[in-house]
Amino acid sequence: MAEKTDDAPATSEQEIYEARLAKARALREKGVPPWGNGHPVRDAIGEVAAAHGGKTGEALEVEKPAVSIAGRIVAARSFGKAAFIALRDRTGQIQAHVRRDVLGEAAFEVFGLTDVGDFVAVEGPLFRTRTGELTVRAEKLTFLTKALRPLPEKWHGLSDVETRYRQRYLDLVANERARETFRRRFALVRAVRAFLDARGFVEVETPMMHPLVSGAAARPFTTHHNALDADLYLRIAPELYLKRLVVGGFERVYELNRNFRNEGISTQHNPEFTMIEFYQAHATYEDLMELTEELLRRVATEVTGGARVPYQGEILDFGAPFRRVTMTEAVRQVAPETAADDAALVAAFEEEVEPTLVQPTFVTQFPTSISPLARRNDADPRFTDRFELYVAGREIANAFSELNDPIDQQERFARQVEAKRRGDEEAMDYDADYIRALEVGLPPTAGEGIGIDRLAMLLTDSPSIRDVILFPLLKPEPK
RNA sequence: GGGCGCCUAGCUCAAUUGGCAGAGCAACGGACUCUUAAUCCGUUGGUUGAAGGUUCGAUUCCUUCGGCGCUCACCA
Repeated sequence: MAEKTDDAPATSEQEIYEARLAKARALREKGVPPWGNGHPVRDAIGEVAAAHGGKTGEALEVEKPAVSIAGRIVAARSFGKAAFIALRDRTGQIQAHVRRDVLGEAAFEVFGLTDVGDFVAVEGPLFRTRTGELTVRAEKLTFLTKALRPLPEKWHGLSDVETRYRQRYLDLVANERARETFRRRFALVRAVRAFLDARGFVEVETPMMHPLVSGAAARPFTTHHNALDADLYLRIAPELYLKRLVVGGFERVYELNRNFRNEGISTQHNPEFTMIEFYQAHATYEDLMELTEELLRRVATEVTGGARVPYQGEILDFGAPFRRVTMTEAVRQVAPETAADDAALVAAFEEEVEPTLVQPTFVTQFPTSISPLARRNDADPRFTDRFELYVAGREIANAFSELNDPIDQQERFARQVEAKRRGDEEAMDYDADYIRALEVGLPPTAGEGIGIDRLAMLLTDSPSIRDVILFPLLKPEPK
């Protein structure tokens, strides 16, 4: 480039860094801040492309639409006295033609100190190149930010899994697939909220730090509040707080936020994960099956463009009504000789049935013994009015008609406490205030939790939960 | 936590039976005012994850450790 900053070739990481640092100093000597302040940008690249992408070169020649854009230089092709640079912002990518005779000597020297990875602003008219590409003629170029570290390789991108997770910013800069995955995740979250908002649900926030462990079967993280000298647990579920709100008159509530479970990490589990829980008074678990079908059909369509979603070689169909089967019946179909007790039933279900449930399937009527917060079935109190939704062999949602009988709930809690005393680390605590709330009166209510990360995996065709969590938990980076 | 696998230049990857650590991209110098992974000429860049061991000689074989991935267990 125009300015020689160092006679020695720079190629190791340290040397590349120092060469770029030298360019930053050279910029500063020219009066150009290498890490500039906010600079007004009028146009979004995607909107420029949308507004003018259909016009011919001749039309642009007449109109000369002036644009003002800014972005990261993601590619550069230099010809000595001119160059093409590809600029990317949040909305898209476009190339700019930088010419010495257009820009002027001094500004072109500044341009000579730019690298791929730097941020610049460009102003000038649009035109079409000989090959027809929509291009900005850089009549003004403002240097915005120097990147001291190089971007990953331009063709193969960044594929090292550990680097992609630890330095997600590099993954996002380098891999369009990663950008699209997270765009979809955010669209999914938006779509879920919009769906429930439209049905009169209110989004609420309940505590993340709990004095008791409840709402799910899981081992908690513990922490401590100094001023109160109180041990607290990071919540494993918001369930009991949300039902307190229904008692208080918020008949339709949801909370879409993080839960924390102190358990193993896998392609399906991250210690902190996002779940939506929602509660609807005067509904039953059967109402929620219908709501869930509608919700997933809507969300899948909004996020992926259709209700039939490709996932790891299968097509998941969220368009048709989902299959419904009781746990007992599902087990009977694959393992007719399974013993009648709850533990054997659940074990057979998890081992034999779960992996086979590829298309969306509601499994209903879970044993009361493993459903301490769910209402018993009126006809058979051994089971509860509960369902879990399975897709691609995984649990995606869990819902039930809520147990609103304070007497029964006291007994269920007592059984949990007894299990905990016997060594069940995932058993719940006895929540006396929750009993008090039920005694004030919880109207008949149904509630559901949907694993947002797992749903995001399905809608982005991602095999690992880490692919849909921006910063998955990893071991601390070794020195 | 158990089992299996991987770790080589900034990035993506090679390296015969154990025999001088290489390529492309990026970078640096030069040419080049319409490129699209620009092209052409030239130049660099390495504690082969770490520490030991075997060997005349280790990227290669062995041990330990670290990180990551897959998987099993646990869970959503």
